[in-house]
Amino acid sequence: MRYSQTFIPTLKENPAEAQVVSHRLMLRAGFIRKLTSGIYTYLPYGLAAIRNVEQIVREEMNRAGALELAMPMVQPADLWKESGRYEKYGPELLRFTDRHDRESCLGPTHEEVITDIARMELHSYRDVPVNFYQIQTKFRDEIRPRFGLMRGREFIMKDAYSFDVDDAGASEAYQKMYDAYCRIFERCGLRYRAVQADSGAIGGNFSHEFMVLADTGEDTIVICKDCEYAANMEKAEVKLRGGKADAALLDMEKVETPGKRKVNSVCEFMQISPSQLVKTMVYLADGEPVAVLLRGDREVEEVKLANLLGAVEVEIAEDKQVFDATGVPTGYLGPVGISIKVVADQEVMTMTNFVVGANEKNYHLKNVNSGRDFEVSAVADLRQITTDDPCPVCGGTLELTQGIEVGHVFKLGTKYSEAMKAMFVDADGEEKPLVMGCYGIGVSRVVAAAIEQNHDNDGIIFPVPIAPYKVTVLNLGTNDETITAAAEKLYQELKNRKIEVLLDDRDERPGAKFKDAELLGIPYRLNVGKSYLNNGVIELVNRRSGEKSEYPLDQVVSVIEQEIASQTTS
RNA sequence: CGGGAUGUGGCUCAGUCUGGUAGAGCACAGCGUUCGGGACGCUGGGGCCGGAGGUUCGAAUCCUCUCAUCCCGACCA
Repeated sequence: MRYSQTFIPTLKENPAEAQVVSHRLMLRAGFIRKLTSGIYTYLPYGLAAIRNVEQIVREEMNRAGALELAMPMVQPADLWKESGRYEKYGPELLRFTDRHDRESCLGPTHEEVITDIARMELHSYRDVPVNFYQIQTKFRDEIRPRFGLMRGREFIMKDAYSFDVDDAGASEAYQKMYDAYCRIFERCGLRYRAVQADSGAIGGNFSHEFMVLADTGEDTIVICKDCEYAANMEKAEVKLRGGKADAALLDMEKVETPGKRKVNSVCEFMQISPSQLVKTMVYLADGEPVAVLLRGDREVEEVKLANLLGAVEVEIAEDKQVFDATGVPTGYLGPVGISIKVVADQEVMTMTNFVVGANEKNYHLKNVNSGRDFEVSAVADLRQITTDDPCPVCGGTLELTQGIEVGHVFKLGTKYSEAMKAMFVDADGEEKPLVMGCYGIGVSRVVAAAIEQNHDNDGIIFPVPIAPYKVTVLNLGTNDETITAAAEKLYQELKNRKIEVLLDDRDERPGAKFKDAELLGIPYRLNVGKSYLNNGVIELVNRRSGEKSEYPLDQVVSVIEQEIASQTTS
């Protein structure tokens, strides 16, 4: 492609609306333009990157035996009522009525539609296993879209759905997708990690998220330095070290603690460490207040709490809600004599003679002991893991890192097939629900994640496989016949060899061309200018390493061809 | 939905406190000089200052309401 013939509107300055690097660079490099919050137009250069990712995804899905189809974006509400999600999904599901007053919605995901296909078309064990996928624009009316393509309301997603006769078959389908995902992210040239993910109500260890490692990631993941264990922090299991201390139980005592509400100020006042205090946090679990007990220096992992309580939604209660539920101002809450349900982090049960709030303003209790002074209705792992905790698998050392979720594989079981009656007849003549799995990749997010992970102060540094152009040829003397002829020759030669190339033939000064080439992140740059006139050589610049080398005109194309081949797998 | 911020030409912003009829740089068009790290000079086009109401002789500026965008939180691929 000639730069003069395409449309890549680059910006010199950072747009005020973009804070994160991928968003900023996508705007500056002419990838996208915003139409409204969370909704973007993909301009030619950005679309090319997206298409490259799509192509890799498509090839690997096909290789894994999945079948591509395309489902409608507009879906009837009735279907969603059948699965029960019309009520449960919340305002993220954009609903509307058509001219006939039929309730409809925009598909944020397609379990309902595919299950409808399955129940109409899959009747026998002979019809499965089968796995359908599509690459399509999804719409989710996010509460707060942000970070450009990273969390848009409209985004491109590959979603796949597998159908099997039993759990063993579903596990096989799951593993196939897991393997395909590894190939996909490897082929994209990304540093990523597959981590165990929370699987919510369905349970089991059959949910993995694929995380691109980048500091700006919204998720925290836990990785063991000593074994293969890796998990989303939401899921990472805290293993208790040591049992209950064998200390003598002292008599409980009430202490006046005027104005001391925060863990730190209570500890300072009472001359204890936060590990000797148990804090009482009130959460609303689907609206019901629950007190959560936790060592003073720990943090609640809300996902674990929600799972324990079987709640769809848990949120920390506001001060007023706490007072309404317990009659106690926040800061002085404790489990002794409290009126609401109490659950405890497992660690609390190993503590003795600790400090809690007295359920009375300006008082705390010391030498409190569970069992003797209060009871709890459930004990579980409820806190966030830390790097001080051992690996739950091997006991080794953990590290925390940030990741961007780009893929998710999930065993669904029979949740949808049962609700929507997608049944088949097994070899034994019995009617059974199909066993399902679902598998998503955020295609547009992959591009954003790739930029988050691969950039420098000058712009994007595309991994070769997803770069819209692998090479850019800079004509640094558009008024010079010799230079222009050489640049044109290189351009033709690269095109002949089917290498995607951008020829910068614009009437711009060299500096502007260098800057744009770096901003766009094209992996290899060929400078055709003074050094060609003077020494007959073409400069090859590697965008990532900055390394510069010189080759005669008739050799440089072969060098590039080899370089690209070494970084591409198919 | 709570907290914070911002809306002035295509972009980045000044002007708002202290009201007097709209500016700079970049971008764009023309001409000339330039041409290996986002050139320079001259000329030119482009803005009912987010919107509505109000105060005032007079509002980008003050007041009220509203809309939009961004950030933090909640929430969420």
